[in-house]
Amino acid sequence: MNSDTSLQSILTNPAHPPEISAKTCPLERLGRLLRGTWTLQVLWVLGEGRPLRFGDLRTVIEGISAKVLTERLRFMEHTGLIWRCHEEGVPPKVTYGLTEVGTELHDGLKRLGRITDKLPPE
Amino acid sequence: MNSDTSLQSILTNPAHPPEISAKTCPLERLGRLLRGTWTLQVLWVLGEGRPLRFGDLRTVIEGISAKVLTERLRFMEHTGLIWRCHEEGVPPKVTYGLTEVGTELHDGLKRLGRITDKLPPE
DNA sequence: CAGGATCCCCCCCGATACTG
DNA sequence: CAGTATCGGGGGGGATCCTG
Repeated sequence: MNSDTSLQSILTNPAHPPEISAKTCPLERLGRLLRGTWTLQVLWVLGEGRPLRFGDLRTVIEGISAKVLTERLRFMEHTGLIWRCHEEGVPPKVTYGLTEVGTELHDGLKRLGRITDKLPPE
Repeated sequence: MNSDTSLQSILTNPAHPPEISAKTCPLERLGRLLRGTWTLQVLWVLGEGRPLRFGDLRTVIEGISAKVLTERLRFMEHTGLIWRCHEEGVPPKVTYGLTEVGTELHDGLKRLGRITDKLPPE
């Protein structure tokens, strides 16, 4: 326990050139991965439940439009968070689910989400 | 290991009404908390380093404008992720740092950020 | 059923200029 | 130094209509 690490010392100590850089920030990619209003909710419902069809996702994620859902699904498939299973036939049947990485991300974020419980209500 | 949990079984089993809901999705608030292009980078530099002054943040987070930085800082202060320390005087001196919750979030996200290493390069 | 196409809007952000 | 004010652009999103 060094008193030099105290808040007052840190704030008043002039010898603190900021050596850290945001250039190698690993959170930047994570941010782009999760960009979009609905991405986290897609990750959530697929992670909590099971693989779902397009229509089910529309139902479960209340308020999302078909266009945006398609966009998000395409993007998340592209980045490797989800897979897409297309069964030919009439009517068509398309199912989406989390990849291994997607599942990891869901689990991690779920744990992280509990942190917000410590914050005052909005 | 039950074969009923296999992918084929899940996908072809019709008895799967989606009972999960996105209504209680705890990731929604997390998403709003981290919304904005620069929020994660602010969290990153403050979490990796030490409390920084406004000008230092502008320098370290390359490319951010004063306006957006101010917006993000105000918002993150409002949500309780960072604190703001204003020292009167000429020139003025304003320092920002992570709160306890902000630090927790940074640490969690940092661990989570490593998951993206498993994804193919963009 | 699972989308594609189109139009519009709003919010986030960038740039510039100015101030206590 | 640490912001504020203002203008303008772009992309994500909503609503509606259409299709394989």
